[in-house]
Amino acid sequence: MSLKSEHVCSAISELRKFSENRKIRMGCRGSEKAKMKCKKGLWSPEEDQRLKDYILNHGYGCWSEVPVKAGLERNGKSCRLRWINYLRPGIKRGKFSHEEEDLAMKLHAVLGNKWSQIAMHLPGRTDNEVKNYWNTYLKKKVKKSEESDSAKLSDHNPSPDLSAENYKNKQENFNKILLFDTFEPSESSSYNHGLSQQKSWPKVMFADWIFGENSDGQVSLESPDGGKGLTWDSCSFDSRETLSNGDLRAMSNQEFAEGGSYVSCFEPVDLVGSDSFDLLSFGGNFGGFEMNQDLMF
DNA sequence: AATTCGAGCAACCGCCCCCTA
DNA sequence: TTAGGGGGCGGTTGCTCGAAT
Repeated sequence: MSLKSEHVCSAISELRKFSENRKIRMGCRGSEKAKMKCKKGLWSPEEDQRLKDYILNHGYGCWSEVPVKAGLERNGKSCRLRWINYLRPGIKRGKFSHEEEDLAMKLHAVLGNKWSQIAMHLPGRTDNEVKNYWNTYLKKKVKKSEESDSAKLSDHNPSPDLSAENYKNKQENFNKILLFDTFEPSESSSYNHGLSQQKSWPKVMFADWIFGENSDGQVSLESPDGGKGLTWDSCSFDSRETLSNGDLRAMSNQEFAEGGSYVSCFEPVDLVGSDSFDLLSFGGNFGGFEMNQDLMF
């Protein structure tokens, strides 16, 4: 029990960079940079369709090349943002559920304004959406609850839910649950080779758009040399299972575009003891993702 | 019905980090 | 070693739309 939240986040970050850098190495460098006028402002449905069609058919590879190849008068960053925040498959839109809201608040208490990291724990939500939701709604909610908390404290009345004290407790508890053991990818693993600087990994990982393959009962990450690196072969997809000893076995996967999978993966066994928490409970798909609040907090 | 105001949110900006040549 | 380029990400802006007056 030695891994702090930063390490979890850094591991997630490394996974993402691993995936991204692989793509960068695959032909982005040295390409001609087209000079074209860049349109700004809202995206039209036609532009959306062009971008979506292009990425689904070719992948995005190097973002600066996407607008050129897709025939869009936009810059690469704009395309990337549009894809990530709006067009990417699996985006969940609409109002945050109570569970999402609660989780976002808990995560914010721990991570602060690390929107991308918070968003990783809210499947289907983007960092921008989380950020907007926080700025327009949750921030006020927390502030309000803090105010009511101080009022209640003056009345010697303990607050039940989102008081400042409760918020702080949640932060402490969340830090506790992130104190996981780590696992080591095998030395021979090409995945490990590709990420040799990462000495230890959390048992719980949230990965978003890890380019890899999956087949029956398997999730894998592609290593830089194209070989399979880390594989979870003992997990079933879309499963939800609490082992007899209270540990969690859970895996959920959803395939989207060709060549890419939206994967949320968890080391299946010996996550944590039942004395601390039951990490997650999954629904059939991502929409069912939720923290088990009863056991966690 | 017209105007004002505020909430919500899409998108841009700019900084930072990482990688490659 | 370093400069340049690409991508990630948090902060901010500004547009849209609905509610209130």
